[in-house]
Amino acid sequence: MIASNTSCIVERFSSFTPLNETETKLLAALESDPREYADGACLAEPGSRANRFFTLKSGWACATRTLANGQRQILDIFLPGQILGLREMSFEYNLSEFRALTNLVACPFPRQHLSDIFEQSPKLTDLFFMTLAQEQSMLIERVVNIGRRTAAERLAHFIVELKVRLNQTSEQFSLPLKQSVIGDTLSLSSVHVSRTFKTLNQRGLITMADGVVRINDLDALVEFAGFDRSYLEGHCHWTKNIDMAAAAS
Amino acid sequence: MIASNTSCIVERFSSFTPLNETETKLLAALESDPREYADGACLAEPGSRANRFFTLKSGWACATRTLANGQRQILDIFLPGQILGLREMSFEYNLSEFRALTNLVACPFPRQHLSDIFEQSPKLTDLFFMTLAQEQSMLIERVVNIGRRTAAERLAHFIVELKVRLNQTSEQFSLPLKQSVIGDTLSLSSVHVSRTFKTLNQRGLITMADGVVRINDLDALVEFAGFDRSYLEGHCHWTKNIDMAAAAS
DNA sequence: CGTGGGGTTGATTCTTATCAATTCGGGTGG
DNA sequence: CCACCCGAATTGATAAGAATCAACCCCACG
Repeated sequence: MIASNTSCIVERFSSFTPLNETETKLLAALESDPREYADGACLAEPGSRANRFFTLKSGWACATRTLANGQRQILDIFLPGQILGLREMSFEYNLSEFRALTNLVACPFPRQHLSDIFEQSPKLTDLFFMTLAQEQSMLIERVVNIGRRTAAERLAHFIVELKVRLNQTSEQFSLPLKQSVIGDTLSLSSVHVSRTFKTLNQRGLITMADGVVRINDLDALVEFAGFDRSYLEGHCHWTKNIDMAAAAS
Repeated sequence: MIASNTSCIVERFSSFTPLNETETKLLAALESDPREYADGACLAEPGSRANRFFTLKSGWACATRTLANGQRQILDIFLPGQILGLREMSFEYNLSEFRALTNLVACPFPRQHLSDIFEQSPKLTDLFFMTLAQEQSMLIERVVNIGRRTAAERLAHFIVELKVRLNQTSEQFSLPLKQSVIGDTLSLSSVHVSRTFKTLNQRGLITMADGVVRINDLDALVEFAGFDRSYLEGHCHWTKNIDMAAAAS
């Protein structure tokens, strides 16, 4: 059976700016076709035509690139409410592969739905622009993370980022990822991820058991990771102008 | 004195889709205020209000992040015709620093100009969306590069990418970057960049002298770097629909 | 001539990958 | 309930890649 029928996307977007009925309907169209995918299932192949995107309703997914020598790099971890493949929109073919990291429910929708939104609602267009910009800043943080931080700092940063993105207020949350997946995200071997968890544990920063991370000392962890949450905080700036323009006309 | 008065942005955008007079004028407004900056000059500080962007008319620039411990990571290398800070648009404050890598000419413009464009031209909005998506795919390629390739592969990939972005058809081009800058881009020490140039040279792939790279065997270099140019090739998909809609109304 | 910045080279150290062996935990089938 | 299997996690030993440190060269520029 298929999970909840509230729209994750509408929920997320309306947290930035109020949406009218038309806008809500346009967005809801993106989530009209919920389907289940099993852990490990592939939602889109690299190189296939980029004419279908997904909204993620529940579960975790990722975008990956696989190199000729078989090495894998995970580019994004997607959480419910996100759109899979937004950046591929401007490309003829998918550059990356989209894969389920847990059992999940996602809604495929054709490119045309996005085109409709761009034609009909400048406000929503802005919000999509913002979404893309936010994704980009996460990517930048990943470049910094992989390029300039040690294994322990990377893992600490990764955990804090997830905690913030999950909107977790309690000091523990479920992390349903294999260590090999975490490794492919942070450019570490799975073996070293294991070691690094141990290190963070020994430093008294986190405890990991049964797929649940417990953050013992958030401030220390944030400090240790060099984490600055501002890169996750997108704004919708010019929407007001557009609203005013619309009201004036 | 200030360089050429043709608009780089108009040129770049019109290579994707034809622009009418209004659109050209809107874009040209972004380049109305050319200014010179010296090599090493800082165009925008991290943490400052993100209300001013730049178009780059000539010279090279970069976006960087500096960590608490002083390490630096270069996030983008900007070439003429690009916009500096597009992704910061959805943020209240700049996340990164923008710095001149050569003497250059750039045109600052206020956020309002972009807002105007978004309000007045869905077609240009699409093109900006595409630009952002293209930047994002370059960033992804950088993640893969830093995360999963050896120093020699990274440098090879970097050089091929620049060659393609510069639209260079000849087998050599000017690379006005210090090795420390290349290192900060590829997450290598400047010392190791030096060594890596030597390695590539010994393999007969490139020759570097006097700030000029000569590519001896492009096919071999592309093969060695694992380079696939498709990530640089953005498309403008739904513009046609919008044109048709506009024509119909 | 000095001086200084960038580039090169060699020696050493550190971090992380790789390989191999072992443990742990969750199914499955007898 | 137990034996078995399998994938994941852990641990240790070793090796490779890149950083760091230090010395030196080269050259442009005063």
